Amino acid sequence: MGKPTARDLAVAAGVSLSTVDRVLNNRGGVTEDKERRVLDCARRLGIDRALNQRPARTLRIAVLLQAPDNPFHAAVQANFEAANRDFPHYNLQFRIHHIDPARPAMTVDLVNALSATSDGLVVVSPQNDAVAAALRAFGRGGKPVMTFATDIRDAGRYAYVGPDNRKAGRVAGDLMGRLLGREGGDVVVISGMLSMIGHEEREMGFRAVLRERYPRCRVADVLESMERGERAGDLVFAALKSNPRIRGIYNASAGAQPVVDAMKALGKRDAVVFITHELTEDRRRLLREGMIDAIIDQDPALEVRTAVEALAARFGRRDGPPASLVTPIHIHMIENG
Amino acid sequence: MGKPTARDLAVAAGVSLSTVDRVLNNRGGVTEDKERRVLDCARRLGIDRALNQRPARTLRIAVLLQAPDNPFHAAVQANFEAANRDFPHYNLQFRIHHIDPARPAMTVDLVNALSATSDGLVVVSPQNDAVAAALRAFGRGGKPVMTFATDIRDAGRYAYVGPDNRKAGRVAGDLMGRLLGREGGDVVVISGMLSMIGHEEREMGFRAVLRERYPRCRVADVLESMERGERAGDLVFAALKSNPRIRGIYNASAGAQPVVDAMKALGKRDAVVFITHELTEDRRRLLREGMIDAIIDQDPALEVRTAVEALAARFGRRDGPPASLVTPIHIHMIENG
DNA sequence: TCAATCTTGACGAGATCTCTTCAAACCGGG
DNA sequence: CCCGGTTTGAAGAGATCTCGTCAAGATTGA
Repeated sequence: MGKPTARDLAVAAGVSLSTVDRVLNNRGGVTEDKERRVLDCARRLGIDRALNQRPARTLRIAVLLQAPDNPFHAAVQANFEAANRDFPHYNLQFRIHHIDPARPAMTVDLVNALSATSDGLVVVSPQNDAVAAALRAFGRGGKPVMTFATDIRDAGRYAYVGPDNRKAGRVAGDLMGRLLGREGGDVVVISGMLSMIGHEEREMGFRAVLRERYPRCRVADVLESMERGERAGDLVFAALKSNPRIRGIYNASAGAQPVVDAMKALGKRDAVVFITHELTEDRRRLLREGMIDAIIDQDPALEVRTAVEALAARFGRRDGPPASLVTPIHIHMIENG
Repeated sequence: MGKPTARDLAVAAGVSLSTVDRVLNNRGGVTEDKERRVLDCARRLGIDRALNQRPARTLRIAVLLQAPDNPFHAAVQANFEAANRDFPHYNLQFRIHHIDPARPAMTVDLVNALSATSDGLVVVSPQNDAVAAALRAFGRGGKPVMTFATDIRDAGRYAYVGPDNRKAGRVAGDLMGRLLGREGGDVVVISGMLSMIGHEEREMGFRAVLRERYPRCRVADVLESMERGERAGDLVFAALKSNPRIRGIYNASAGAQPVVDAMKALGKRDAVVFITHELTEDRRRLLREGMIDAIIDQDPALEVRTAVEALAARFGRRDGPPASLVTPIHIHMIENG
């Protein structure tokens, strides 16, 4: 038997030759379900033209995250913007919207406004009941809501894409325990905003490991930097000054340089173990210079790619879902920075 | 202007319509350079059929490595075998040949025999002058020789794909220094075969870091397991028994379970830091059980993929070379095993 | 050198695709 | 129910592709 022809495809999909032609040549005027049926059959029949076929309809995905003063959010934003170019075959259009995590009411308004113009949502936001309710409402029509990097409870989300933050915290905790060694010591935890589920989970994981395996280490304080690097530095400065027994700092959030500066100002850089997250360029430099002892990294590029693939799968523009929606955690130290 | 037609392509590539047709329909009877020219022009003209085009000629790549009793080599072998299925668009055929690292003469004979039937070579082998000469001869006709996981000097290789082994050793050394803490202590290094350049480099990197930054740590012994796990266990047993000051073991080679058994037999599991390579299933289990303190991993799947892409690029079956031929190094500890 | 084989181009018949036109069916809103 | 717009299918003309056949070089090996 020869290779499958357009006529075979028409029969298989139960449509006319004309419709097949319209779909295969992206000529429009075909309802979505019929188009999908034709493309599905084409893939099954092994008609390669269908593989690179760019779906006619552009799906608009709104991405909600805070302004990119935080380098992690900057990387996420850049990668989502790049995704508009990098995945032409999915024909998804990502539009960035900045939200202020401290103003949930504005986020709610934005979500409500977007439900008219967006086919899906990617959200990085702290836990908040009103926001969760707005997301549930958005998803009511069958549109996917994806939480990203930090989960949101009761949002009726389609999926969470990002690291297992509890595990990330446990990795940090274990490293802290091991690097502090036999003597142990007091540890200060700086969290971004504990209302970010991801940050809360990191902190819980961190504490859990110390409790389970490193009884000589004690979490002396858990402080919130409100995602402001300067504030993180100030908190560390104050903590180190008031409590000389502090031997470890775990900063799960913004502000690497300010923390290093605080340690240096008190002449304690070498006496304290400093562990943080996100391998950005400036942190990589600090790591190589020995100013940071370990960085727990989630790969934003991979996370965005995973999110894109998962959304494409959700919209039937990809065969199956990605292997895993939980993205890996990497340890970086001075020699593999 | 309309979309480019086969006639345009014929003009652009400077061949007849017939030849274009033969290439586009994989009908054979076209020389390689003409085929490449047609496909290149097709890509440039944006003729999508050419993208998924499987090249007509199957290129035979011989993969030379030792028998898969070592789990790393087993993983490499499995991944190369899988590559025969996973990269149909490159149409490369990988054939595995087992060599005995202790019998270079046999390797030489094999390389000479393969030069008649293979279009390229991937080699995992210890350094040896006769082998290097044979590889140089193989490459004389323009066929690529790729060293993999461990480099070979003076082999006239086209590329080395694998981790930066010196860096891998430095990562291990830094971890050892940090985990041993202030007190430091004696460390035993078990290498597979020091004639494997990669193993030599690991050992050098490991020692260099201890020398530079951890003066309290001393490399008491460098032993060769000859890639036999049992022997690694015996060496560790003997070393621990004869030198009670040993507080660290760095095994850059086969034998995780035997080493753990040796430590346990002497009641020293908790008194000694054990660092090794390769996150295989059984090592992952040992890591989770706390029997191994850290594993430095190179991802064999990624390495093989990189090798395949690099070869495809070399044969003009891919746009550019992969971003990096140096594959990353990952640290795994109990919480991110 | 000669014969066999391979490569390339030309040609043409039929298959297949592309695109336009037209009409019937469908659908939502007055 | 009617109206305007959209979706679907049918048909046909021409463009384009597919594939077999043939012949003229080119290459190779004896």
